[in-house]
Amino acid sequence: MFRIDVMSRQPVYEQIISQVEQFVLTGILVPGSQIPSVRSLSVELSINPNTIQKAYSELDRRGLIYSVPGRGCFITENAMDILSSLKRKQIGDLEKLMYELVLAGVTREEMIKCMDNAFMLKGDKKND
Amino acid sequence: MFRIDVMSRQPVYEQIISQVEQFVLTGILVPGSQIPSVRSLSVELSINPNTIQKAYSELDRRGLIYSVPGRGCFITENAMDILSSLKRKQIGDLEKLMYELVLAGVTREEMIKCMDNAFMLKGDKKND
DNA sequence: CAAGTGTACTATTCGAACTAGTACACTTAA
DNA sequence: TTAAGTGTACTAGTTCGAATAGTACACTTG
Repeated sequence: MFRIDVMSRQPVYEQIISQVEQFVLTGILVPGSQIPSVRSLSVELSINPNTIQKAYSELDRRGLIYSVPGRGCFITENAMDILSSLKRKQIGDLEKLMYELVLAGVTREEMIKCMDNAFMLKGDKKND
Repeated sequence: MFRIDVMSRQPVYEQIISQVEQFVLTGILVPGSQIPSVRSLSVELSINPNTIQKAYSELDRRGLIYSVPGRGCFITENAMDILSSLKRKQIGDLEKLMYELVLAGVTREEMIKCMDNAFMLKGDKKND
């Protein structure tokens, strides 16, 4: 389920957070879904349990999961809504990246193509 | 000329590299332009000379600047070309970011608006 | 010659990320 | 009840990259 790159500049615990978020956004994890236990995931990924816990604590703090001592961790009801509003704030990043690519000579057509691909990946109609 | 954020996760030397690259892409620095000396920039930014040198060494390695001992550092002839081809490889990043924003509910129209802004910033015509 | 330039090198500090180990309270199922 | 599995909390230590500190050398310009 999870894929971790220990060589990445992005800390492992942030990679875990990102992937849980991605699973929620793509519908793989829905409200009530149980995510792997701290210990089992630490074994599966060969990573220290504390690192997993750090990720889970942060996900809890953000309201994306809730923990039940003795049972496990589960996706909250409004995880999707929280993520959607957070992600929207990255529109500024999009514009910045686009600007840099424009300077490098990337054309409008190429960007449109990217956009079409992005919408295709979601399996969306042309009219969103 | 340079603006450094010591609190940023991005290392200072990488920030300097990025900004030189940006100056080249925007035409502020052209082939033959002299960039600040290691020592003067270290004073201006209140940063250790070694950090500046690390950035300059990397820029040299990438073929964006050339160093003349005793004289200074200058932008190479093909700096722009090198950067353009490098930047083009970030189109994959663009698509990834777009995909994430699509999942978050950002519409095609919003992305088009971003794109228009990016082209506007460069002062470009609609037909690139 | 003096001042300014790039370059090279070693040693050190610093902080984030991560590891290691232990302990406690809770829930579930045999 | 008991054992196994769960989350949680805590301290200590390690590791590594980034950055600092300081020195030294060779070069160019005026």
